Amino acid sequence: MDLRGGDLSRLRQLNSLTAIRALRAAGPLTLSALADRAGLSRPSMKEVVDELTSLGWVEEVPPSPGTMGRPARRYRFRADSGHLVGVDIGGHNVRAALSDLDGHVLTETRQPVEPDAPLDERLAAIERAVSGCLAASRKNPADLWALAAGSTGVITPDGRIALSKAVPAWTGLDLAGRLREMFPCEILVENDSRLAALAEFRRGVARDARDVVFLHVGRRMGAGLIIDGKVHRGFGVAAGEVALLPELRWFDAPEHLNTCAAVPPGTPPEDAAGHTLAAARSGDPVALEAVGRYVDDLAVGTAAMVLLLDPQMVVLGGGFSRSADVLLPPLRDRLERRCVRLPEIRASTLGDECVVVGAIDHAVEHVGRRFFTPDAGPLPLSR
Amino acid sequence: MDLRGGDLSRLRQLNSLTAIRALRAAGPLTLSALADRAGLSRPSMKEVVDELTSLGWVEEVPPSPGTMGRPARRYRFRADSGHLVGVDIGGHNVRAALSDLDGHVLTETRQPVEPDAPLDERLAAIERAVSGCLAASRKNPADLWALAAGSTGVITPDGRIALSKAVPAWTGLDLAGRLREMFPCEILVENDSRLAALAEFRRGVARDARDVVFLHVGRRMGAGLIIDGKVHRGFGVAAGEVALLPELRWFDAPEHLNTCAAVPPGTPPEDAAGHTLAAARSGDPVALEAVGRYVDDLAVGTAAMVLLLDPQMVVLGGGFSRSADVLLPPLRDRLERRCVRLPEIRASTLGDECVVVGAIDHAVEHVGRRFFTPDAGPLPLSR
DNA sequence: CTCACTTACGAAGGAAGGCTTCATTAGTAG
DNA sequence: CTACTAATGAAGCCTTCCTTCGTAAGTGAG
Repeated sequence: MDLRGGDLSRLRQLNSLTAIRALRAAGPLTLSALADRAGLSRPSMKEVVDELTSLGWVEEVPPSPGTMGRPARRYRFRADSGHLVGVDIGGHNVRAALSDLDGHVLTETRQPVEPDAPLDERLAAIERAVSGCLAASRKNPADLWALAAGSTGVITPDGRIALSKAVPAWTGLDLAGRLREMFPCEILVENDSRLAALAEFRRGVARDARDVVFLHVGRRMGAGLIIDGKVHRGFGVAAGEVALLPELRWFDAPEHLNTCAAVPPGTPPEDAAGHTLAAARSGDPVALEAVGRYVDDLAVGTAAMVLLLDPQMVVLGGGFSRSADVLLPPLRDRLERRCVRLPEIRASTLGDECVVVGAIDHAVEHVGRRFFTPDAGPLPLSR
Repeated sequence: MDLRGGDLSRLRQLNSLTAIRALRAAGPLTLSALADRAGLSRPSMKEVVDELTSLGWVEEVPPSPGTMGRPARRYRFRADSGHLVGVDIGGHNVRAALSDLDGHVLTETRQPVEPDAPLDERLAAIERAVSGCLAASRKNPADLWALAAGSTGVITPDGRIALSKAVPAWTGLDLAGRLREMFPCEILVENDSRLAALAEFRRGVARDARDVVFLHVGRRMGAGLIIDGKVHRGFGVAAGEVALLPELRWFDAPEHLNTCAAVPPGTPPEDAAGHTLAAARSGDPVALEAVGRYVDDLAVGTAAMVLLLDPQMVVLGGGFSRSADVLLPPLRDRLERRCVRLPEIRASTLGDECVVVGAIDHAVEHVGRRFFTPDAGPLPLSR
């Protein structure tokens, strides 16, 4: 339990934080508007803003003309006083994106990797991807405040890969440690499904929901949970492993799409499901039946989650969510029959960038938490 | 998002709250100890405590003798400045308990009710149970700050019974409204499994866990979730309805115990399961096999919850938890085979009083939230 | 019983942060 | 050019907390 009482300086901290949050939430604001939102008087808010300006957090912008009376000075949060990187370490690609402190993406890069590439080559691809981002925006590693990386598999709280079925060579790697050697900033490592869920919650279709179930449907199945506005990790950081229970029929569900007769012979296995979904969209009855069997299985695990958590929204994401038009109607139908209350069911809109921007959002949250936690050490202030 | 900034008075509020929380957590404390815990100076803490004393929240107790130096004055939270009632509305009994603001139970009563009693009779039993508590402690309804009631079924946020399978006449009742007519205090209504989970989390075997799955095993199956230290209700207040998914095999699970050949003929149906469990404890192979099949089913739904949430602890509660010695070993065995990480699995220790004390804890939390939420109106101060 | 020692109490003075008030200033409108 | 409007910035006040220091109320040794 938090038993810290308050000092005068704590009050100022609180008010500074409030000012920054208001500025981040609503863009450039005048002193009066800011004071109004925060419930402070104008003179007090001025003091706060002056301090924040001298610290480099806040900056004045030109006043908006054309108003009655003396134009008010306007201030904005200096989101560019630091930068963040998000990385998505996938089987075939490493994606990286550079953003400012508000999570606005400035640059994005992609580095292809062979699925069976050795460990060092994969790490080198990460370095190339991130360096590419930095170069494209004319930044250098010292501008980075935090780097968040997403990877499949079970990831320990200290950033090691406990188990990766998709990339076996990855298992046991101290990913956070290796990244820390590459970049001189804070390093965060997190499961990719959870980052995708976070992205949809922060900037995707689930923006207004507090409890979200994110379904990662693709060649592998996964789930990410947002509960009460926070990513749920679980005590052993293993939440969301629904696919491991045979009764929930998730693990083998994609097979229905892979082994469908509608797939032309000779198709590489990673493209088979895509063919089936495309054929189903154009009405092929064989493909439609395969999709039906797939959704039957998908719905069982999903219904379990919905009945257990009663979320506000279910978001369909991952590779197959491109075919949401084919998958959503039957999924809704199956769930309606099984659930007490059918939550909203939507398709992801973020697509392939889901995990990268989720990583960035993760870094944004992390920096936000550290804003005024004095014990955590100073942030790299810009001036 | 909370954008309220702070005034000096807010700081004082914060410090008052801190003082009260410290006193509630650690019993009578001296001024220095209190100041130390809260991070305030002694003179400031004195000011705070003086104010709280004059408001009736805090009271001085005799100093502890035998110490070096001048004896320090000691203060305690006046938990008796208000009272709370918890009610458990079960099929065969209505239980009520009266507690102080810290949730210490002062009196308990029980009123038997026929399972098929008409609605008004059940409501009358509630009134008798609560009045009995009040009378036994020489309190009157005006001393009550809050009454929390637990009932089976799906309960809407405003305290109506949306659906009750156990007590059909209950369905559609505006329980909160009826209780509000009986008692002039705040009324809370909540699902009983959730209250039981809360009780185990606040004062039972799950005290140190932040994420808990509570299994309500008995003639009906239910689940209550504690996630991140809070009861999880779900968007439609329908979380925990695992039994409704056939694939999770919860709904019919108790039948294995009811229809066991080890039950003597002529046993009333509500006692059958008890006989089976007793026979299993004494080694009857037929009963043991029935218990095995029961646990097989129980483990499927439980594994789904564990895999999805990765809780720190699973607590077995409800009527059958009296036979935890028979159920836990096989349950642990089944789960170990299915789960990534086996959480701690324990039996409830609160027994039949689980729901009543959970209701009290619910009321305690509610009052605690309102302590210094000025907008919510004043609390009934004692003097 | 007295004196030294220990520890808490309580009053005084000072610093920090917030609030209100009011004359001043920089725009727009006619 | 003048009237009007709305933000600015300086002055003075109140609340809350901090530090400092002399005083009070116990214990324990001689």
